[in-house]
This record gives sequence, structure tokens and C-alpha cells, in this order.
Amino acid sequence: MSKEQNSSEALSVTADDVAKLAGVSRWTVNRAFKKDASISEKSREKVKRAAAELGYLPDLLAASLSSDKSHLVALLIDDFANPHKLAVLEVLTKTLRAHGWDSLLVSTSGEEDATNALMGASQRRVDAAVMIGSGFNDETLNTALKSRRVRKLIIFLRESPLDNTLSICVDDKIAMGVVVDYVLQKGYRSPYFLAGPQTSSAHLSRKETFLTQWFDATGQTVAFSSVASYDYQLAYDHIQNHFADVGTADLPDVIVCENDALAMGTIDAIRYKLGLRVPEDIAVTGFDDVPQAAGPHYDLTTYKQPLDEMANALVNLLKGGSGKVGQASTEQTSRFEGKLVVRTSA
Amino acid sequence: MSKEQNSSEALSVTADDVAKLAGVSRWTVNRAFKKDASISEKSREKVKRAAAELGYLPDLLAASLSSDKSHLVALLIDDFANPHKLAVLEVLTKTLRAHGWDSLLVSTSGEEDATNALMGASQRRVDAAVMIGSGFNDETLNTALKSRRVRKLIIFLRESPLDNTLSICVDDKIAMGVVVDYVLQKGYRSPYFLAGPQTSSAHLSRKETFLTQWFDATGQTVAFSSVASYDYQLAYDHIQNHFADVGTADLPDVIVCENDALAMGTIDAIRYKLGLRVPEDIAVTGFDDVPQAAGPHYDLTTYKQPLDEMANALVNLLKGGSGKVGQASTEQTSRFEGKLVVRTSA
DNA sequence: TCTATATTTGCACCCGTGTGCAAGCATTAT
DNA sequence: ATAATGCTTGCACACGGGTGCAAATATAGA
Repeated sequence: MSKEQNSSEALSVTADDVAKLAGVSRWTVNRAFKKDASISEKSREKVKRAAAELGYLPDLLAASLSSDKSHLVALLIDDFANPHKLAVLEVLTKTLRAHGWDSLLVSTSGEEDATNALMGASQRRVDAAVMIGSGFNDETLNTALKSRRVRKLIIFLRESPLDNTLSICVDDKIAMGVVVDYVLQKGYRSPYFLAGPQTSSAHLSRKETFLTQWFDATGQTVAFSSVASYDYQLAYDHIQNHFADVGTADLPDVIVCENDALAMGTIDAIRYKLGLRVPEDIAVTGFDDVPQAAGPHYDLTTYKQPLDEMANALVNLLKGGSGKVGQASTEQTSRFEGKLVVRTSA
Repeated sequence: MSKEQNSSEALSVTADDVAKLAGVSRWTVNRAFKKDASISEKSREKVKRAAAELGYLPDLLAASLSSDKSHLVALLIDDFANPHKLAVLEVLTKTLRAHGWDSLLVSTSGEEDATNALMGASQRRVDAAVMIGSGFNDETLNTALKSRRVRKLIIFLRESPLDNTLSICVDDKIAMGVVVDYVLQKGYRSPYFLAGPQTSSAHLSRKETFLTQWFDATGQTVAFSSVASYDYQLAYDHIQNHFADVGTADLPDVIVCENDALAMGTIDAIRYKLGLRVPEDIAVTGFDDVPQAAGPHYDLTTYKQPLDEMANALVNLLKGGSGKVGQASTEQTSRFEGKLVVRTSA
């Protein structure tokens, strides 16, 4: 029986112990574990062998403390309703770990909590905080920035609304251009745009980009509405209510959704509440390409973001050292180009 | 130093700085931030004010190093395909944070990687490692345990196969009992069980529990099969292939799935490949109650685990208590009771 | 008022590793 | 063989705060 799961001595194997066994100094032990350290192969061999025998591994806490580099990144998420987040988390944690960073996952609820979370992360000396998604409004970011306790603040999957933060996201202009082209080419003429929460910032949203581009191409304005969060259920309810009493002639022929979560709610509302067919009566497009979108039920035409590439960009940013919080730069935003995944929903 | 600080200065505000400003010693500053410390309200006030002015927050790295408590928990996940994981992550991170723990998210791919991940986490002195899900086999766990570098190893959502690990999971016996009762009560007589990966351990799987209980209730054995991972697509393909050439008379009247991911794949295969109806031709049950299960498309009858309760149990375990809240035993496995969510799929 | 007791405060030492420098050693050129 | 050069190695000091104990102060009891 092991109420005590481990022996305490195993945990306290320190570089000194290894040094004694290997007959070298503690610092030589240290160097044996450092990649580009100046140490002879012979010593390294010797140390590694001793370390293995004792089960020694360098203590990252102590290392972080003295080197002032934690190799820790905080991932802040406020919206766990969107299944896309799971894919994002997977890519980010795997990519980061492959490059030597560990991920601190922090879920935040509400805006002021985001600031708390950021402060908490900073207490762990994270090398960077990555805010994933859209629920973080400008207020939050501003407060966070003012506190000045986070080394790097990176907005992931969203255009940065402030000029002193870094941002990694898809190029909405290109993306929406592709969607507009596709929708037009398929012959749809009266689109409806379903957007998520509208932030107060003046930056161009995906919705506005679509509306503008559609207007440029056709001279027509696009009807739209937005729901309070990127939530399946909200989209479902909204579409149902919004189009319940609309005559067939006035229905859109395609509903362009800001992401897949909304698109899936839209499709189900069209089918199960409006009693119409997708895509015959109303077509639907999404954004993200979540796993469910590929299933036979939704079979969603959607725009896929190059997550791997974007994760690598994040690592690059971490390695780069540029882009300190509060430091203005002209390359604050890295925009990426994804690709349209055509399926049968539109 | 003026009130205005640039970012690099702000990061290095230390307890000494606050002490100087407040006119006390560093240790008093420290106590002001500790809950049950012996310190007068007056001093605490004074220190807090000074700390606020400087923007001081105690450094968790240093604290962890010297106190040997990191207040960090590693969450190991190897299966990001299952949307249920997102809900689990949300509950765990929120609950842990509410109790003062941060979460290190580690995604592992493959068995040997799990051991690496565990070692990596131990280098950060995590208070505990929580292995979430099913992909971790006994070999992995054994290796991890042998290394003895992790303080506490907790298996979440799965029965622990070893006797020196802790486990927090749903009581499969009760859960499957509820499912068996429900299926019987609805009049289904020829069930089929679709299981996920079968671990080599001798512990009772959900599948075997169902089979046993069904046999006890009806004297009939249940046909079953298993797929290599809890994956929508695998279930979809498997059901499609398995039942493609089966005559209508030989089809099961209900397919009991080990979790919702499999159930959703099963439903879509039944509808889109076999061309049959759910539940009229074949009913389907799941396990987990993922958000998608509630949608009108699947509208899945499924068994919901009490995640909040289980997360609290985890916290309890971390605090040194037993798994079950308010229970003082040193049981290795804490089993919880969920509830059946009845919808229209069965 | 004075001592007995409880509460606050300060301090030496420790946690385990990184950094820059200088001494030690080996290798090569003269 | 000797000096110049380049690797290796050891070391003092730092990182920021926790712990237990002793000194200092406040409170209570007589």
C-alpha cells in the first residue's frame, strides 16, 4: 500500500548530488544539461551517467528564477463553448512544447477576470500571455497593458485592437474576399451575415469586411445581425426567431456565418425550425473548419485557418524577443492566409 | 524612483521595495500577503497600500522554490478529438483556479510521450499530475510511477488500473445499471455495444459492465465491437462497414456507445450510410452529454457525469483530503454518480 | 504599576539553479 | 621546449521569498 506515492529523496536529487557522484563541480553538471554549453564530451558523458543513476532532472523553477526565463506561456481562453478552441489548444500546446515551452491554461469568465488572470500569470513570470479568441474587449486589454506586468501580450486569432499589442490572425480581408468570390460564383445573390459579438473597437470586423467587399462587388448592401457570443444555441435561437415570420421570397439564399459554431446553429435552425433545406433553400457557410463541420450532417463549406503555421508564428514571436508590451512596432499584426474548404452546405 | 515606471522596472518590484516604502521589513510584507499570517491589521493595511502603489505581487516562482509547493497542477490529455475534453478542461481549470491552483496543460501523443510529459511536469514541481481520459495505458502509468518524480498522480474520468494511483471517475456499475434499466424499460431487446480502445488491464471496462449487467437481467449476451480511439470518424466508418450487409432482421434495435463521440458517429452512419432512422430503426445512447448531444440533430440520450463534483473532489485530493468531499477515507478510487439525460435518440 | 502572556516583527539561513569572470589545462605554433 | 591560444572548469554572487526562532512590542491580569 502506498499512501505515500513516492519517496521524498527522489524529489530532492539536486545538481550537487550528481556533481559529487560524477566527481565534478555543480556547474559542470549544469552545463551537461545545457545545449550550447562549453563542456567536454567526456565530462558530459560522465555527468549524464551519474544523473541517470540518481534520476536527476534540473529544476525548472530554480532555473526560471535565476535566469528570468520561465519557458512558460499563459493561454487565456474565455469561450469554451466553441469546439474550435479544442483544436487551437491542441496545436498550441503541442507546438509550444516542441519548442520548449509549457502552457499555462487559464480560463477567464468576464472581462475583469481576464485582468486578474493576466496578473496571476505574470506572478508565474510567464514569457508571454496569449489571449485566444474574441471575448476580450479593448477595456480588458487596456487594463492589462497598463498593469505592465506581462512581458508579451499576444492576441491570437483576432486582430489586435490596440497599437501596442501583437496579434496573430487570419487575414480577414483575403478570407472574406475568397468567401465573397465563392458565394458569388455559386450564384447566390441575397446573402445574410450572422456575426458574433461586436466589439466596440474601431478595427474592421469580419462582418464589416464581408459587407464592404460585397458592396464593392455588387453594389448591394447585406442584411446582418449579431449574437452575443459565438454560441451554437444563440445562433439557433436567433435564426429561428428572425426568420420565423419572413415570407419565402424575402429569405436570404445564403447565410454567411462568422464561424462554424454559428453556422451549425444556423443549419439546424433552418432544418429543424424553419423546415427548410440546406443548401437548396438556404445555403450556409462557416469559418474555422471544426471537426464536426466535416461530418455528413453539416458538411459545411467553411474557411480553414492555417493553425499550424500560426502556432509556429507564435513560437517565432517568443523567440524573437521583439514586440515588448508598450513598444510600438509596425509589424504588430501577422496575418495569415487560410483556404476555403468547399463542401455541400453552400 | 518616481511613480512612473517603465515595464522592465515594474516587473522587478520585489518585496524589499515594498518594505522600504512601507517602512517595515521584507518579512512583514510577505506576511501581509499570506492569509493566516501573524500580522497586525495596521501593518497589513500599510503594506497593501505600498504594494498597490508599486504594483507589487509576490513572485510565485520564488515562493514555489522555497516552499516546495507550486500550486501548479499538470493536466495531461492525449485525445483532443473528443469535444467532451473541452468541457472537462473548462471545469477543471476554473475549479482549480478558484482554489488557488494553476493548470499546466500538456498534450501527449503516444505512450512514451506521456512519460516524457510527466517528467517535464515534474521539473516544474507540479503538486499533482492529472491524467485525463483513457489513452494512458498501464505501461505508461507504471513507468511514470517508477520514476517517482511526481508527487501525486491522479487518473481522471477513468478507473485506476494500478493500486498506487488515485482515481476520480464515474461509477460505471451504477451508470451502466441505469443505462441497462432504461434500455430495457424502453423495450429494446437486441442491443449492440460500441466500445472505445480496450486497455489491457484487468479492470472492469464500461463495456464489460454493460455486458454483464445485461446478461444478469436478460440471460442474453450482447454483441459488441471496439474502435481504436474515441473518435467520431472511426465510429462512423465502423458502423457503416459492420452493418452494411446485415439483413434488417439481424440489426440491433439499440446501439449503446461508450461515449458521445462514438454515438454521434454511429447516428450519422445509421442515417447517412445505412439509410435508417434513429431511433425508429435503431436507437442510440451515448455517454458524457457533450454540448452537441443536446442539439436537435443528435438529441442524444446520454449519461452525464457530475463534472463539477468531480473537479471539487480533485481539489479535495490536492488539499490532502480524500477524493469524496467530506469523506475521510483514503480510498484510491472515488466513484461518482451521474444521471441519465433522456432525449429522443433512444 | 508590574509582571505574565500573547501578538508582532526581524533575522539568519535555505530552496536549486544561472551568469560572468578568472584560473586551470590542453593544444598548437614558433 | 616555450609561449600563445582556445577550451574547460570552478567559484562568488544573485534570483525572490519561506521557515523557525528569538527579540520586541502590545495586551491582560493582579
